Amino acid sequence: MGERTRRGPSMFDVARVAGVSHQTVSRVLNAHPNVREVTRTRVLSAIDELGYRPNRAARTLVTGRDRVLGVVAPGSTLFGPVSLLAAFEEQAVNAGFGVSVVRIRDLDGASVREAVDRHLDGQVSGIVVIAPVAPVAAALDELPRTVPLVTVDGDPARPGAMATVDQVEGGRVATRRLLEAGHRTVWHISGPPDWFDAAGRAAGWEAELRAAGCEVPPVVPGDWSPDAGYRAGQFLGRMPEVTAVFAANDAMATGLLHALHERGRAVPGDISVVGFDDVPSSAHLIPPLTTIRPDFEAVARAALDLLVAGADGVGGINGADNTGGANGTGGANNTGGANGTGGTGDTDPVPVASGEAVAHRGVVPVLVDRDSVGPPPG
Amino acid sequence: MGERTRRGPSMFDVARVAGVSHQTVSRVLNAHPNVREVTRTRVLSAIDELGYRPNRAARTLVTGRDRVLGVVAPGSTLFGPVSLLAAFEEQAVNAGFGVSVVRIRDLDGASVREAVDRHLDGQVSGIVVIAPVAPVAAALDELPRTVPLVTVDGDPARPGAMATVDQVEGGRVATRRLLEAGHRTVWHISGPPDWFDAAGRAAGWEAELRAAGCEVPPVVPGDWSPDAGYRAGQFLGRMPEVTAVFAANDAMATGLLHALHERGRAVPGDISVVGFDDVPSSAHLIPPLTTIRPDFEAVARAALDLLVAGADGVGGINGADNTGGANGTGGANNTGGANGTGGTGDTDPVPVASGEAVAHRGVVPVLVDRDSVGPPPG
DNA sequence: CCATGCTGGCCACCTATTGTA
DNA sequence: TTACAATAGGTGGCCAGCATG
Repeated sequence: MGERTRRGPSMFDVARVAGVSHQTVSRVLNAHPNVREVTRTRVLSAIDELGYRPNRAARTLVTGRDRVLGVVAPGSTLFGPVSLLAAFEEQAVNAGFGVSVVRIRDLDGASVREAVDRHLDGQVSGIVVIAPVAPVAAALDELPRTVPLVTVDGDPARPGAMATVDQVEGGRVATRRLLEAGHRTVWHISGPPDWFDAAGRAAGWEAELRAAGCEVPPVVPGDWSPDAGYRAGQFLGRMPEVTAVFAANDAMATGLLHALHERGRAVPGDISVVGFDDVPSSAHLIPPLTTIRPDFEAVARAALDLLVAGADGVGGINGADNTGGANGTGGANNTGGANGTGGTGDTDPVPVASGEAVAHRGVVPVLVDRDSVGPPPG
Repeated sequence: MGERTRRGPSMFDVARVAGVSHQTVSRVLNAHPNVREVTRTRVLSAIDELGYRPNRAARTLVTGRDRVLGVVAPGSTLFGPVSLLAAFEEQAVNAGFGVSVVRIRDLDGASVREAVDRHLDGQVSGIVVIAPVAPVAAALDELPRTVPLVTVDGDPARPGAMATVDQVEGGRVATRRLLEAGHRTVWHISGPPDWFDAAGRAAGWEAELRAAGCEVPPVVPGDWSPDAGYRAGQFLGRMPEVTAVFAANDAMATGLLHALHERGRAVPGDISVVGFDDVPSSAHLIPPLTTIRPDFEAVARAALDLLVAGADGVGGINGADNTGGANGTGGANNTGGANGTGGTGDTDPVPVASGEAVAHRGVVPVLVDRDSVGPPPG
């Protein structure tokens, strides 16, 4: 059909209107030196007189890179990944990047590879992979490494740039809270064993118990779902020696509370519970749930920082763009400055437990105390 | 800073290996007729011998369109938008499109315009805007309409392509469930008044009450948050005449249950409650919540269909791509066929309440009966 | 050396034209 | 007419070289 190619003005049109050569327009656009202030102004006003917008495809074609960040994320709507994704998308856009997302339903190596390839085809400037399970993380090692790639929620043992919540510390904090309330030990309903998040939280739980010289009960396996928490509660509720439970996420804690309520076990009277995530509804469960709150914004910020700084050895991404023209005098691209367009200003440095060679950033989560923890009965 | 331009093979390389002209390669790639089967095969094998991948930027430059769909979504992590987004992203990728996402934190006209402009700059093939409030929806009317644009969760009164959950019907179903349980009337905790979703659910609630000849109590305003539900519950719980409440989403229902529990009002013994969304935890609230489940996958599918069909009058998006080469014989681009690459096969037609001139698609939600509804006390 | 202009090649692909068997 | 080859111009922007006040 018609396909009226309604192309916008090009550099040449701008040049004509401004009475300069297209060369000069290009120089203005790319903040090259050697442009007189008057000329620059003239060009700039021609630009917005015409409503000129540089053609991204053309630029990408010649530079070989698009100012887009690729994200590979699991298809689920689990609170953690979703929150991370939302935070990252917003911050990336604020830093002047486009964000391209590929969801993978199956968390296996082939899916990840395909997703990453897709992004590579699009000439992205960098890639973030939310890699919560082993197959996903493993697949990353065999990938052609032509652009910076950072992992989120990935394998803590894997080298390479990664940003994550410090799951182990989170597990310790949760467990400690329970022990300090006077419980002799703490039971744990874990996430799926192949998830790093789950393994980390369980490891923290166990470490804290051992440090306190407590017995380490068997792990109750779960899968993040409220149903799993409910099922776990059905038998934990029958065991008199169970007085404290750390659920690896709030969803399972929700199911647990449900089961305990059904069995007539009071929380926190008979059994104390701590969750993980601080989902919005956790403040209004019955009883309001004491839980661990991870700072997803900080993790997203760390991931973006790592990408821009090129922390995985591939070399960083060039700094801010300047299509707007507001920042006239700003000279060359300074690495690390990701606040290109309309950034919200204060990008506080993320509190990190810095590794040395590898650029791992673990954001320490925080305890939110509510009403589901009390002293043991009796 | 070497910037080793590690460019891959181009059409010319493929042509050389296959012993044909780059013209022929192009023809094969674009499924042009007039290519002998042997030649096509030769080209195809040269393609994967070299690991050739067509350069998207170059194609975009010539055609003026990238095979990417732009999404504008609110920055929140509310269950509805998040679920919609996840579903859409997955389906779009399965249909062979890239997905570019821009989150907007402030749901105002300026933010939407900027987001849409961003996408337009990227030469996207189509745009989806999750437009749950008036300013967002309104801003769309003034936009240059060069590519198909569909609205999700937008203004039902606005013309133009839209896919959405049938909120009104959902509100009616929820209310009817309560009335049929024997309640004399139903109270309603609504979402923010400027949200179309909230307005629709409230309208359905009111319509159903009127249809049944019931008194219409004043609306209790909320904001989707559990806190709002809790606050509402604090006074609804003190009013003896309140025996049935329809909360506009499960989060508020959660807070409501909490408040009622605190006040010693039994659910469903004293008060019955129905929510909306069917969030994962609703099955394990205390008591398990009767709620309305919207089919977000269906809405996402409808949105994608509308985009590809060009339902808003701008003309559809060209059909499947064929980089893979698997579908050799498939001839010209047939409009409406969005199942290009590895689609999950059965794209059931979405059940729609078809409007006539305007392409609105309302997906009817369904009741999920659990334990929070019973007959009125006494 | 500074601020520009001009010319031209290049990026990878699309498409149209002409010619050939 | 069919199935190509060869050639060329166009897409918009980048960059290098060289000339000019």
